[in-house]
Amino acid sequence: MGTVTTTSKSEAAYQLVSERITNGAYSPGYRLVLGTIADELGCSVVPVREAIRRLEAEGLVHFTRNVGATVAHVDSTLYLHTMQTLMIIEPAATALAADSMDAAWLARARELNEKMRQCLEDFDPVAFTRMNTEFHQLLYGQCPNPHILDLVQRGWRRLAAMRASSFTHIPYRARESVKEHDALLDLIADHATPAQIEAACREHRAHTLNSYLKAAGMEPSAI
Amino acid sequence: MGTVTTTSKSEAAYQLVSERITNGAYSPGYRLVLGTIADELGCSVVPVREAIRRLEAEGLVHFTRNVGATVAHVDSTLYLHTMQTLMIIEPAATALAADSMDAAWLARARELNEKMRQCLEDFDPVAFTRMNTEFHQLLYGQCPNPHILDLVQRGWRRLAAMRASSFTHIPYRARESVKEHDALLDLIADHATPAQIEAACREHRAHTLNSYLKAAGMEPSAI
DNA sequence: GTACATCAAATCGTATACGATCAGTGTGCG
DNA sequence: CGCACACTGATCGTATACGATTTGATGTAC
Repeated sequence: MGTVTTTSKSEAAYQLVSERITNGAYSPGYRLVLGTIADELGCSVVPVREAIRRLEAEGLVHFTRNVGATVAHVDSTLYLHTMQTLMIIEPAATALAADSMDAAWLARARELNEKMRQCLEDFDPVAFTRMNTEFHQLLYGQCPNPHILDLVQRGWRRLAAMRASSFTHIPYRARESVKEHDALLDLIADHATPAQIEAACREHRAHTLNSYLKAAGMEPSAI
Repeated sequence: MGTVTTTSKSEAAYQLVSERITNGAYSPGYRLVLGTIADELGCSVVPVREAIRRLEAEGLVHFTRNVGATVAHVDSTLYLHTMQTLMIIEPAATALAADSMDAAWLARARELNEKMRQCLEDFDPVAFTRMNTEFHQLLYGQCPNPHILDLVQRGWRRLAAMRASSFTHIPYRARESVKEHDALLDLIADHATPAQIEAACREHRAHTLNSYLKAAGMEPSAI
């Protein structure tokens, strides 16, 4: 009501389902029945259908003609593929955003990383994950190329959906992560070239990926 | 009736409009009216609407609520952004596909590139462009990561739509392109590492981009 | 007991209909 | 003469309705 922007029912349906998938209310495999969701939203099936198809395009739901939609299953392969995609795009996006990383930006990034460190002390993994996402958004968020930005955001959304299904809660390398963030910020503070930033960022992501592979008992090259 | 595969009307609408955009029948700015397209297809507006929204998600169509859809305008910025995105993803996809580049593959690639060279002799730019697309598909097509593959294909689709609107028909550096293709194939034949392939591929794309920038009278860094 | 054919319930796909919204146009007032 | 406002036509957004398709269950023959 407070919103001036006229939100269509289709948009509302999209946001509702999207939210429920990313926060885990709908687990992978959950059957998304158009009529049910429509009833819940107090609208007809048409807008819901559109929302589901959009989510399908994003890879969050699996859709079969004349059968229906289910929340996309997450398996190891899918996770690795998403990570691999992000490993390519996110560093590039971050490098492109380098221009807008001024002193004020750096201060915010430092502050956020300190908060993450605090979360470690407090054993608060949920807040840590949230802030980690926020930190990375800060990194690539000013990327001037909207297409690239969009791709990165989609990747993170998918990761969020996977995490919500408690798939990737492996013994997290949170401590190393924070250190690597600091090192990256040091690099930026020293006016590193975009190429250097990109390399460091990719390293960071590769470490995360490798630690997952190791935890899952796979070879580092098993992707 | 003849078709065994049940193609939905929505899919038919998607393919029709998509085709017309990519081959230039619908120029940028062209107004896509649901009812009109629906009549033409002999179906109702609902499937058409879904098709349009899908095209919007791909960036081929611009959509305004309660107003309608138009074929997306292509300007220099959009072109550069798309090129920049492809410059990041396509080389990565190609590197990932390196494993499946065996002798038979190499032979096909060589043959295709020779055909392109022949197109140059014959002054047939349309065929050249088609084969260039095909050549690049051969390069990244066996990328085992479906997400990355999808991103690359979307990029090329958008480029095709732009070309159809006769936007990027700048004096083409076709001759250099063919040479670079050969050099790349030599590299692959010599069992280069994926990293080397990626670098070479990125170089190739950077050259294309720079030649466009130069032709448009922009600085190479103006992206 | 198993395999297959048949049937019914559930769900999707699309047509049609109507209300909502927006761009363009004409009219009245300043 | 120019601007603001109401009106109109076009188009979209969504509800409802019905046919099409699939799935799972039931019953029957072997």
